[in-house]
Amino acid sequence: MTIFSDYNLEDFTPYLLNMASETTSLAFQQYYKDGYGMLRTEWRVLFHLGRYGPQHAKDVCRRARIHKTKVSRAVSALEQKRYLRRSEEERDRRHELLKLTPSGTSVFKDLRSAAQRFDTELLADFTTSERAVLQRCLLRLAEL
Amino acid sequence: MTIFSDYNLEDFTPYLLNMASETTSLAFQQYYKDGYGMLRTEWRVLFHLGRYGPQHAKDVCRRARIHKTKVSRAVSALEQKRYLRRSEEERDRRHELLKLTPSGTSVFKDLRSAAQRFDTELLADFTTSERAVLQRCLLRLAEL
DNA sequence: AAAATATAGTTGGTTTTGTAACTAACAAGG
DNA sequence: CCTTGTTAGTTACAAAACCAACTATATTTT
Repeated sequence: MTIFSDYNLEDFTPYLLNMASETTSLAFQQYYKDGYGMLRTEWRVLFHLGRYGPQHAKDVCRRARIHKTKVSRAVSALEQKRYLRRSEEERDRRHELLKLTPSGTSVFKDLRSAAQRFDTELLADFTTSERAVLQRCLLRLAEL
Repeated sequence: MTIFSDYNLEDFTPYLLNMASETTSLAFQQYYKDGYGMLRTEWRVLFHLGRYGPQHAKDVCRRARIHKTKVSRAVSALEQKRYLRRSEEERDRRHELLKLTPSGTSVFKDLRSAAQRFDTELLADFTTSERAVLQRCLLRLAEL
C-alpha cells in the first residue's frame, strides 16, 4: 500500500529494548526476589552500596539513575531487612550515610557473583566484538 | 580483595538493557501519550492490530508478549477511544475479533511514521553494521 | 449426555510506581 | 537575625501493574 506498510515493531529499537530488558530482568529476579525477597530497585541500591561503598541516597540516585522516591523506599526496605544502616552526618544533618551491614555485604557478594555468571551465560553465544558493540550501543542509548 | 571486586553494574547486561529501554521508551511516549492520551500497552496493541490486521486478543498476547490482563484493559481503553471495534465470532463465542476503526487506523499510521523517524534518529550515530549487531543481539536476548 | 477439563477474556484486591507536595536543615543576602 | 532560596529525603494520593480468582463458552472423557 504505502512505502511504510511493512514497518515492523521488531524494527523499532525501543520495543526491542523493552522486550530484551523484560526477558532478562525477569530471569534474573529469581536471585534477588526468590533468594532474598528483594525488589528490583532494592537489589540495585544494594549493588551500588556494595560496589561503590558507603554513600548518600543522592549519590545512589545519580549513579543508578533512580528517582529519589524509589531510592527512599528501597532504603527503608533494606534497612528493615537489616542489610544497611543509616547514620546522620554531624556537619549537615540533612544527609544520611548509607552503609551495608555485614549481612548486607554478604548478600551483595552472593548476588554480584550470581550476576556475573548470569551475564556470562547470557552473552555466551555472542562474539567478543558483538558484546563490545552491544555494550557500547546500550550505554549510548541509555544516555539520551 | 577478590577477583570480582571491580565488577560493575555497567557490565551487567540486564541493567544496561533496562536503562536503555527506559530512556528510549520515555522519550517516545510523547507521541502516543501527549498526542493521543494512550498508555504504552495501548500503543503496542494498536500497533499490532495495525501491522498484523484484525486478530484476537490472544494473538496480540502471543505476538507482543503482553499478559492477557494488560491486553484486556488496553482493548477496553482503545474501544472507548473508538480506535477499535470488537466482534464476536459465530463459531466460538469466546473469541472476539479486534479490528481498528478508520480513526484507529489513521492514528496507527501517524504513530508508525513517528516511530520510524524516531528510530532513525536514535540510531543515527551508529554504523550499519553496528545497527545490525544491535538488532540481532536484542532479538536473541528477548527470546530466552 | 453429564462431568471434568481447557480456553478466552474479565474483574477485584493488593503491590508498586509516579507525581507533587511536604518537612527539615542549611546557605546567602539584605 | 530574618527572609528567600536550595537541597536531602519523606509522605500522600493517584495511576498503573500484578496476581489470583472468576465467568462464560467450548472440548474431551467416561
